[in-house]
Amino acid sequence: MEVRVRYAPSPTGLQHIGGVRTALFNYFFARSSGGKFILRVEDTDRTRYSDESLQDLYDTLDWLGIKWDEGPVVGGPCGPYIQSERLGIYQKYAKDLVDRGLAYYCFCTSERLEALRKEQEATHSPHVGYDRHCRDLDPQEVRRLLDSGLKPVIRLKVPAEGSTTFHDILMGDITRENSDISPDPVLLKSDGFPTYHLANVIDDHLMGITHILRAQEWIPSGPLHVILYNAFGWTPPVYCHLPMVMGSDGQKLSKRHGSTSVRDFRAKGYLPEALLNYVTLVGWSYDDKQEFFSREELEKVFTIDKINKAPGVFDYRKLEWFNGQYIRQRSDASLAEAVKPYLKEAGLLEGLDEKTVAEKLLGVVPLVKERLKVLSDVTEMVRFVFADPQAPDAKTLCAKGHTPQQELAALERAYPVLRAGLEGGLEDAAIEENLCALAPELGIKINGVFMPIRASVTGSQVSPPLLPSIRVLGFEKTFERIERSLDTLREAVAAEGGQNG
RNA sequence: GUCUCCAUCGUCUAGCGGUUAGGACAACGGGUUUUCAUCCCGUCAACAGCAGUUCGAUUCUGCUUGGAGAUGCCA
Repeated sequence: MEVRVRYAPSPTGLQHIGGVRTALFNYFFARSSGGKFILRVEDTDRTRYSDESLQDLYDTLDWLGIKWDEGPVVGGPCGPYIQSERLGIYQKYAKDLVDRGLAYYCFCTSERLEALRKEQEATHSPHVGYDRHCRDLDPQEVRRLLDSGLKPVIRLKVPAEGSTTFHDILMGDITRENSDISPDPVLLKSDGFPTYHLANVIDDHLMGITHILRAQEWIPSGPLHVILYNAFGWTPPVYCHLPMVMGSDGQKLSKRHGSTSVRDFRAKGYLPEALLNYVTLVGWSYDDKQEFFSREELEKVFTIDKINKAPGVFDYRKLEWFNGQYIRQRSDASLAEAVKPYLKEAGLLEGLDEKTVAEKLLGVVPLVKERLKVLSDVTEMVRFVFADPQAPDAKTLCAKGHTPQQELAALERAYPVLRAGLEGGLEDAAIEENLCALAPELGIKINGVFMPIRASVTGSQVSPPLLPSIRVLGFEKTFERIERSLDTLREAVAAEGGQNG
């Protein structure tokens, strides 16, 4: 039998790590077993629905390179794949359940339900949830209420006795007493929309879903769904409940732990291959050796039996590490393209023509490739190439343990050497060698020779490699900045001398 | 409160009765280096507890403890 799995998010917010992890596991399972991956939009909550969320769903999967075989946009034999377009189906099945005495109309108002909840809370009642007030309403009374125009919900008649068991590949058999199942959950809301339970069960059956891979938070409703399958006379699919993704405090991952939406990670400059790789590793592993996997690789080697049962903490630092690794794996051209939006956003590319931008970008990438953890880091690292940095003060121009006097002397000496080297067409290594040779002569450390140049050119004591930076910047600007710093140092020395004298 | 699930270094994990309990991230220390990084080397660090099964338990069983999730006209 062909494997058919689905990712069925509700477009009520941005795609987050947990959801994407579920999508990925389903997708990889489908691919590795030669099955179909189906996307279904569960937009039955019209109060929380947003177009933006739906678009974000598509954008996110697209960004990650996840293609669905059936679903919105691409269509398929079991459509429509958007639940709001399937209302008639759910209503028909719900009505059928009522007709067969397995579900019933409930006319309770939200006020009554609210009062009930408060009372149960206040009295610490052992029974929580709906009190089944309408479960045994007289048929004629039901008719009358219906005719009076009231909009009822349809609730499932959960058997009061017995227990229900379902099998989970990972967890084994899970059994719940029927009396412990939420009493008579709503299947069809008063607005005619189905709830998750109804729509989910009907669609999974109608769409021929063979395996349900979903988060463990759904385990408690497993028996409920089985009761529904039985009520319809259908065979439940195979269940596989995925371990949850937690925050550092062990609670379900949420915004207070940091970014959780894929959009955020993307904006900060995480690469899709890094996010995909890391997220797949939360709750799944291949062996004790390999942890770098491309999407294509995972499409081949992913197996359900390697999924872990225990919830996993999402480690932002390890994601960051993965990202750095993947950044270093990218080609310069690819990285230049990836980094471009960040520089543009910072306004650093304004006034430059396409050709210059392309050149600068390609020049800048080797400078930052080994330094980036996230793409957005690039802006501050290479700002000096595109904009004049604030003139560094004397302190910034002095290497650790060196005085302005020493650095003035060093820079006065180093500048002509550097200039001659650059203009004379020497290699970086040769120029560096010449500069290093000045240190013993001046009686300072090598760092003392380079730091004033570095700080002059980049405006900071921390920068990409000096000579390559200078070449990207251009000689003219380099010399201007050094001369400016020479003045700064002279002033500082003079001021100090004046004080001393 | 009730129900369900889970349990190896701080974190992600390997392990499927006999191992010096392995790897990765983080942390710490060192090396390379003109800064910062990268890279390399090393150190620290775990089987929650108690019974039982067994010649032998991290591994199997039970209990305890701890954690999480669910208990909506949200999914």
